[in-house]
Amino acid sequence: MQKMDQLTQKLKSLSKLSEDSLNAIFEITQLVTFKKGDIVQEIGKTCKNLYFINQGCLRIFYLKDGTDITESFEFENSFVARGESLLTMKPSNKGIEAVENSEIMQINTPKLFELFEKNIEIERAFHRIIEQSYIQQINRLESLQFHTAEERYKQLFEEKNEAILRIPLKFIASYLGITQVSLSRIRAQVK
Amino acid sequence: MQKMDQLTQKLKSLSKLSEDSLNAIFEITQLVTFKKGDIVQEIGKTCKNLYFINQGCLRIFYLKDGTDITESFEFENSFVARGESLLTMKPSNKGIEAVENSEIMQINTPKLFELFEKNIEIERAFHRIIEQSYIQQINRLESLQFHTAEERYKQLFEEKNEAILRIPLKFIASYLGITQVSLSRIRAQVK
DNA sequence: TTCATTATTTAACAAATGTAAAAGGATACC
DNA sequence: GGTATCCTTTTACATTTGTTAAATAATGAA
Repeated sequence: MQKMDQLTQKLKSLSKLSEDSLNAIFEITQLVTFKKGDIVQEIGKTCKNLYFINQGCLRIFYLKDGTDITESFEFENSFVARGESLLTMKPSNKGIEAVENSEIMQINTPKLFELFEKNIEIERAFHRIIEQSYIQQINRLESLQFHTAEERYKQLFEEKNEAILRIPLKFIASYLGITQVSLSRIRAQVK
Repeated sequence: MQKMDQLTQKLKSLSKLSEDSLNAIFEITQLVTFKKGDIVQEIGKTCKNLYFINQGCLRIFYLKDGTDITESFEFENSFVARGESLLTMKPSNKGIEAVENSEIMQINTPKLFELFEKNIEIERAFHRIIEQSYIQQINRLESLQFHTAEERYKQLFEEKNEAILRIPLKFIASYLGITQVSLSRIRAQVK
């Protein structure tokens, strides 16, 4: 199926996978679409899906004292999951929202974990995804721990320029760990 | 060997491991000791060891504009590595220092990765370690992204109380993402 | 012990960020 | 097209955090 192409490419780039392995993965994968603003996964539910974005944009968010905080966002050809819930099987205090109309490959993770038992190729491919998320997380932490808000904004501008164009600034602000007002000031200065 | 006991317990708690697997791991593991202040791994080198702390305390640090920043620290029965370097095989801009006199199990990771190829039990056990570090990292990020410095200090006080007793406050300050002066003020308030 | 060094706190002032409210802009829906 | 809603910027003021320097406390070595 054509809709599988992007995911196939991505998986093959991570690890060697036979046709059988790929088919096994596709059997537990479903194409789903969301409209801008739709909730993909609600806060409080345990994460039982791994998402791959064919087209569009997803963000992970949570509420802190009633305020909406964007933890992360991803675009085309990226995986999205609330890793801490997926791996611990515990409910997540975070949710997932479609920031744009999106076309998503939804992989059933309980079934995926079953595949791991009998197919090491698949297990290795998905461990690569975890490893890459882990590395991403380490770099994000370094950025938050010791760069100023302005430095973080500039870094985002360089590394993920499309983010600033495609995502409402209110989401960007909380992603950077600052208020929207503060982000506005930084943007005014940078100009 | 007695010195292996702690590591054995830890590994068994993560995943099922046969005696053969444990022996294979111990063959590539070395007991090393460091004195307080010793550099375990220098900044700029590629990380080729995974450390397990039998006794003592290690911290990962880096330099930002000449200032020493503590990225993380760990105590007994924990693993320590510069994950981003270990997994990408690229040099790390971080170093590892012994905060106390420490007794460390040093696992050779190139050899460990070779073991993965022939022994899935070992591969799974160490994947658990990565997964746990990943989860830890997600929680740390949440803490840095949307808690105030005071909240972060209190959280550390509750969750890792020994840290504040065993580690110089200057290390704690940069770990929390603030200056030492700021930490002093928070401590004075909390009292 | 004594002295030098290092760690921690305090003070005063500067800079950055937060809060609340208002004013424009942009967007979506009827 | 017009209206309501949401997004973004701006302003004024409060609070937090950073910077620099000095004072005090704790530590380690001779």
